[in-house]
Amino acid sequence: METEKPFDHEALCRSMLEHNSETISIRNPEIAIKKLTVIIDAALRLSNKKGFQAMSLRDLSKESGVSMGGLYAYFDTKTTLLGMILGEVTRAVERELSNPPQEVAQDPIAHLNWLIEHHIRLTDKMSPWFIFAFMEAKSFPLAERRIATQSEELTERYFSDVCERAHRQGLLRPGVPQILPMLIKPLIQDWYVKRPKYRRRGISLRTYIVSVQAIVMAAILPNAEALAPDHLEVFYD
Amino acid sequence: METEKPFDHEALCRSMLEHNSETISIRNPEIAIKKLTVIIDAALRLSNKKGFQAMSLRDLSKESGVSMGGLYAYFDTKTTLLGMILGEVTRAVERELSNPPQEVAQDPIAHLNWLIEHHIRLTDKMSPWFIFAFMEAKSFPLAERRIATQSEELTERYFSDVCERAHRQGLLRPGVPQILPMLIKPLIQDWYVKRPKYRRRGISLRTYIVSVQAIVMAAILPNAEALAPDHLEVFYD
DNA sequence: ATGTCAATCGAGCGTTCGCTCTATTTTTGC
DNA sequence: GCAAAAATAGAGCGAACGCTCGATTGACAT
Repeated sequence: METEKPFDHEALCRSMLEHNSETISIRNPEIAIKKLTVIIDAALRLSNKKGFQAMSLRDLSKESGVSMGGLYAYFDTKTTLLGMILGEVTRAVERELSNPPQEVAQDPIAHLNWLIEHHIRLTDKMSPWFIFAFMEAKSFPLAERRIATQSEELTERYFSDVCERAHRQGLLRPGVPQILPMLIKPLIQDWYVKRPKYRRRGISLRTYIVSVQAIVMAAILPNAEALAPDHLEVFYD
Repeated sequence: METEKPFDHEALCRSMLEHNSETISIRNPEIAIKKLTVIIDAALRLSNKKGFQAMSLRDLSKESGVSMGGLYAYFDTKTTLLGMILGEVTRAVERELSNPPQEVAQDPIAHLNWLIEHHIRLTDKMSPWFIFAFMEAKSFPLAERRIATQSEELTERYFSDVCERAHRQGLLRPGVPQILPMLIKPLIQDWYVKRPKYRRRGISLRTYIVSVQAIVMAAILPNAEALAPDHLEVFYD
């Protein structure tokens, strides 16, 4: 049973309310969160279908069932709405990936696999949010784009740090490309960037995670056999 | 010396003129190609900066130096302009990747490495075009989006076919993820999708190609040593 | 019942959009 | 050198945009 309903959109919108309390003019937090959830949900749906710029606020009003004026109780500008969503994405990445369990943090290889798994799972649970952040990044105003870039670099540092540690402990075989940490991100991103394709092919989340881990392990470990393929359906026989 | 000027934009625009002769009302081909080059150049520049939807035709007119009315001698709709660019991208992929040299086509492993190298080089030479096709795909009207999807699937089939052939010839080690051919594309795409990052880090085109090849080879070959790292600067020591 | 204030609505404002169309300039054929 | 044809310009059209604001509703304390 994988995530049935669209993750904790409500929890995310609660956090969103807290971080944007000065631009949101609704006093009652219960009402605010409930309606914010509806609005953001609709915004992500429309935006990921046609693009953020192509989504008019009249579209958003109709899709969410909230009037024009009502929308502006939650943001003062269309750009602000964009920034609010982006902020929640960057916060989620930091929250979920910065604290690995202790037994994992000690072993760089285990840590790397943990990062891969949890990053993919996070983007899966919040896939509309990540699709939005990824696809609309270039239309951000400068300030917001800086935040996006920094978040991107932070994510990459998680990977490069752990690779560096593995290298210092002599766990890497010779011939590992130096840019490997940079190439893990695109492998992870493909799950949500091209999600319909993987759904069409019947690729499960678990299969995807194990496959990415296998590829990365094959690229860095001395013994190719180290990556015990104990889920045989996943691999070429 | 890597590509100085923006590739054969003129040649691409000549092809574009041929394939859209009925919507382009300019008779003189020389004039048409020259001006089309200017227009498409400006369109890619603006569109890749702010997004296609956000680029107004007045923006495009100003950036290209062609008047409003002048623009509409080359397309009848903003959407048509989008489709023209997309068409050129898909044609280029098919033209460049469908005919490997014969000595390469016989060896699946060599063929795979050839595909990786030439795909990356093609997207490098035409990077604004590929950025456009990739980022704006979702805002395409249905018909154009179909074309994009088919082109995407064709590219992937190049990879999966050669992997399948390698597998039948017993060249793959056990434990190669079945979705590996699907994951080669994102590795290749990262070069143009996040090009500024690689430029910032001083990663050369050659380094990038060799690294992707090394990762893929490590994932599929029986002997990890097979991937002779004869360009040592590229790798962890 | 009534007064108060938070919450909601949607018509309307000025602007800009995609696109057209006529007037004008440049090129071409003789 | 001069019509005819091709190429170019940019003001103008209706529609749709982001955004505002006064009117209206609903909830609750007194």
